[in-house]
Amino acid sequence: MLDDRKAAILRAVVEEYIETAQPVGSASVARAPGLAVSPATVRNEMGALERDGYLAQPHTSAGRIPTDKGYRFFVDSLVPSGGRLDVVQSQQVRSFFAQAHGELERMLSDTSRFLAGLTDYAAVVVRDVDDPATVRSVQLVSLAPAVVLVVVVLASGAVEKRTLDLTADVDEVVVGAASARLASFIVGGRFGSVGSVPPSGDPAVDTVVTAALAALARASSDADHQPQVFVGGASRMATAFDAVGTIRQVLDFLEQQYVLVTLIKDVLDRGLSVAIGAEHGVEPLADCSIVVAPYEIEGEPAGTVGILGPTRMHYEQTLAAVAVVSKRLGHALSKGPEER
Amino acid sequence: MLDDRKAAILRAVVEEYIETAQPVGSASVARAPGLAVSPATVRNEMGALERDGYLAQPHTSAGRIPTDKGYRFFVDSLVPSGGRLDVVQSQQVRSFFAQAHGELERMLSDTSRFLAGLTDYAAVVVRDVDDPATVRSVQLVSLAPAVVLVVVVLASGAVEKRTLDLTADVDEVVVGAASARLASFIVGGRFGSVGSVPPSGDPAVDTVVTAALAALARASSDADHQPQVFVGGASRMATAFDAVGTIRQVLDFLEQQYVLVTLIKDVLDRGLSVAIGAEHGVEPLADCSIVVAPYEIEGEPAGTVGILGPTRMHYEQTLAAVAVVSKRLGHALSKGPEER
DNA sequence: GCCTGGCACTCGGTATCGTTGAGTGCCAAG
DNA sequence: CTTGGCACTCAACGATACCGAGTGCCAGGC
Repeated sequence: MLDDRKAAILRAVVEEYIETAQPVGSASVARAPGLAVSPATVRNEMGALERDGYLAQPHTSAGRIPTDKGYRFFVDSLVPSGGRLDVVQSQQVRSFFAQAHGELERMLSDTSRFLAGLTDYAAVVVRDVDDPATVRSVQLVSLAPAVVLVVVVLASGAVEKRTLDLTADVDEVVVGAASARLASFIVGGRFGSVGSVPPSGDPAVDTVVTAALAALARASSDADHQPQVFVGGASRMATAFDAVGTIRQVLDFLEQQYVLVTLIKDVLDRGLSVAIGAEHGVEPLADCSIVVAPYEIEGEPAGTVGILGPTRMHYEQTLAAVAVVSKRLGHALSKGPEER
Repeated sequence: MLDDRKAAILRAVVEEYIETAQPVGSASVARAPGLAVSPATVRNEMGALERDGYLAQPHTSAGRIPTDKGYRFFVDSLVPSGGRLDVVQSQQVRSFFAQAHGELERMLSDTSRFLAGLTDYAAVVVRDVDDPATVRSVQLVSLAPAVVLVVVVLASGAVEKRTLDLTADVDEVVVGAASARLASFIVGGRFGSVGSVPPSGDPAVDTVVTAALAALARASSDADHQPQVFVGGASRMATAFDAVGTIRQVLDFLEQQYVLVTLIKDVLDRGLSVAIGAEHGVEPLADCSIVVAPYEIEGEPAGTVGILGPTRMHYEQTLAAVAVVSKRLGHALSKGPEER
């Protein structure tokens, strides 16, 4: 598609532009190691690359800037295995996961912050909750005369709770009975497809059980049950762009968790690990690229780790960082959160 | 301290500056209703106000800008009852709380977003967790042969969980026994001062109980047990300031939850509901003011609602909004989250 | 035939320099 | 004490010129 020299030139332009954020001229490209040609030759080639849509020129008397297509070629030509992290970074990763601890949510949140620090872009960690996990425990706890809390523990260690407002006061004994009855029919089943519980004979108990079942059904329905999203280092977007408008748009986007998750899912569904600029049709993110990688707990897909940065991001390092972190995160979560 | 006319002039300057973000000249102040004086008189007064530190002049041939002290006077002279929200806003509040539902955390997070939208500044909702609440339930759930989850339900409806990694596999029966034993000694006590459990005689059970107690102790210690913070509308800071550097600093600050909470606590401890500019010695927030109000659940302090905006913020409306929302939030949470 | 040095040309960025006008401080008269 | 008048200041704005990085093209050379 591109001969070697064109590829090398494109590569040089991309690398320098990522570094300097300035349009790249033929002279500095010609200076690139491995290219033993004159600026004039480079100019010709750059003209061709522009005609083919890999480069663009902000104005006549300026150097070239990579287009999305240019970045795409650059990214695709990186060794698929991904670059390796440099020593400092892999040390950071090691020490973060060595001392990381805490419950799932805490861990994910910490990871998003860590990853943001590692890459210097905004990081996103998503926890999928279309969790078909087995229910390990159901318990009803009465909080007030007519208020009961349903607590469900899933095999993944996730805890879901839902408050139940009953119309009439309920005795603790009844709650206990309902709790036991619920447990005996629900535990071991799948969350998301809670079955039914046959009448026990005691109408008071049955009322509570029914209410709890309804709450659980609601809890596992999509409306209430959105993926959890942890965003770290959003402030870094303020450094990545200099147009306040862009910053605002991007931050805004990061706060719309639903859209954010949709975007990430989209990218993954297309089998990509990087989406560049306009590739992900999200208009306010036209100057952004995202890098994503799913992570697995105990071999099961459990969520996604991602980075949002400017199109001119350090793809090689970012790809490596995201890959490593998603893998390590999966491991860390597989072995029980408290362990190292 | 300030005679009526000076106060009126100061007030006019503050209001106009908040509106326009432009230095205010004597002419437009003189045009203010209620001030039947000429610009020349206003100039004299403004000179005095500047000498007294209420106003500042960016440069000789420009109008005046309020100083922190100026804002402070302005804020303090607002009717302490706080302005009322305008019709549209109070309608928004009503409808938000009418349809708001979900669990505590969800509710707080939604509230922070809502408040941000209402005021158009960044909103912070803090949930205090130095929760001396009574333990309503303790339960151990085994997740894997050597992994047990401790789930604690507090009277507030809060659920705390902690993973336990045991050195050896434990039978489900033992876990059940430990769970029951733990419950019988802990339930009804205060979280944060978990008592001890006398040996049961069964060493296997006791091992698990001890581990669980340790985890609980750790869980209620400060290290692991920080207030939860929900920040909404951070992107709005990008509109409030135009220096990218400032935006970055402020966003950065909003991500440092610990510092953020400390600041808010600080302001409350000083008995303030507003901290203006440099008043809260946080340097990167020199151009910011914060407005805070605690909220109560069932008459007990449960957290804080706050707004972070530019020093030139709409104090009257913001104060009213924060006050109303904190009150309504408390109510909503007192009556059981599912209720309206 | 492709590469390259030379060269004219383009055009954004920066610096210089008036000009403008909003706003001030001061003063003298009401 | 207030106010109109007035000289003064100075940021903001626009015009102008200049600079130089970078280009496209061409003609000569390997």
